[in-house]
Amino acid sequence: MTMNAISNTRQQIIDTALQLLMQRGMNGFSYRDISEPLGIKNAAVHYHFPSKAKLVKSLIRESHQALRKGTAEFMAYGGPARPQLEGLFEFTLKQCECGRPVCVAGALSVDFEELSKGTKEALNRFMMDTLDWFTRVLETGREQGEFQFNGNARNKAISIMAMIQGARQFARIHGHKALECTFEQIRTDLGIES
Amino acid sequence: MTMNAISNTRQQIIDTALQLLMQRGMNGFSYRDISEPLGIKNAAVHYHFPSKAKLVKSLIRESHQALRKGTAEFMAYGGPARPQLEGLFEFTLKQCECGRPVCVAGALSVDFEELSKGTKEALNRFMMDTLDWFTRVLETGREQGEFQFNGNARNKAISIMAMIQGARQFARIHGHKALECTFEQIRTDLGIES
DNA sequence: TCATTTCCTTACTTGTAAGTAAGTATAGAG
DNA sequence: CTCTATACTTACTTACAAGTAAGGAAATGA
Repeated sequence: MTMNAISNTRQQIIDTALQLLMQRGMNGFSYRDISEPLGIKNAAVHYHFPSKAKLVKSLIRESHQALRKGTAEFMAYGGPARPQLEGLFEFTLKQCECGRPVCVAGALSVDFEELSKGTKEALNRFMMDTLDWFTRVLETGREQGEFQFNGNARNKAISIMAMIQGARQFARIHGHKALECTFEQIRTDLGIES
Repeated sequence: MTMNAISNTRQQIIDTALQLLMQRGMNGFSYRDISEPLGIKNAAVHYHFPSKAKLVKSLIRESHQALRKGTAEFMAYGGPARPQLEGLFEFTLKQCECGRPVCVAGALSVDFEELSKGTKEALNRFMMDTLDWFTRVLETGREQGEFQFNGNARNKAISIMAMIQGARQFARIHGHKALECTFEQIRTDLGIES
């Protein structure tokens, strides 16, 4: 292979692996599943990511950054809450449609005990970050009168995130209708007429 | 080995495998992980369950039956709704405490595409059954004035089940507080003061 | 008591996953 | 032009997972 300007093999590996992780879980894919479609050899993957553990850790970091950057439009702190909520719904639907039935955290929750301490922490930070953002959205939404709900905003955030997480799993078994039902229910619970 | 009155090896295999499935997912355990702690040989597991696919299918059936029988107290159709809801919460907490962080459906959702058609259907029936029961609980609860919520009872049932499913995953990464927060939120959303 | 069935064991085969060691081609620095 | 780093390949090792074939011991039934 020629050494094309700033080789993108590393990024291609990440993209392919991320897709595989979300579709099949950590123990559901091998280095071969990554290398073959990219037309490279097994050992090339090991060159970039010496062990699978390090690969997975990189995938979490990647997801974390993607959520921060790629979704910056609707994740802006301080803006109106309703479009941010709808942005999250759209983002989730889009993920499912392009073959990412569960999020990284969902995919890894099954294999959680196998992960190293550092990887567990990375996963935890990822979730915490998302949760902090969403708690804010709910808080400002309630203050501005966009949403109505009782109780603690953080609890509500946890429960809604759990709901979406669960709905994605559900959708895989039951079809995407489960996802739409859930979004509809979240809106109803927040006192939004759609 | 002596042929002890109605050998319970088969049941021991199911128990061990179910625990492993819930803790590590379908691709996270091997026949060796089952046989070793039981003090039997690998091939003994194959004697009872010729292939892993058949083993997993049996585990779904087992879970389905366990949910029907073992939880018959609180799953009784027609009784008051509130204790049935609390029964579900207690059952879920107990499962998590005895090392079953996710339910069978949650564990298998990652590996769903690997499953045979028949196994997928079995999993679907299992979920449908649970959902039917829970929809009834919500309906009668609302009729009797025990619960307050807007919208379709089935949608609500789907969304709450998804929430519990997701919360179990969450709890694994975040600790069991996530589970309690979620239960509290469900009560709040149903207009129950705790 | 002899044959059969049940429930296992011993001893294998085959496949694949993770990882490594050593070598090769290319680009760019000096 | 040579040296070095980068980005790979070829060719391997080790380990383990899934599954099978053949055989053996105990209970059961005729």
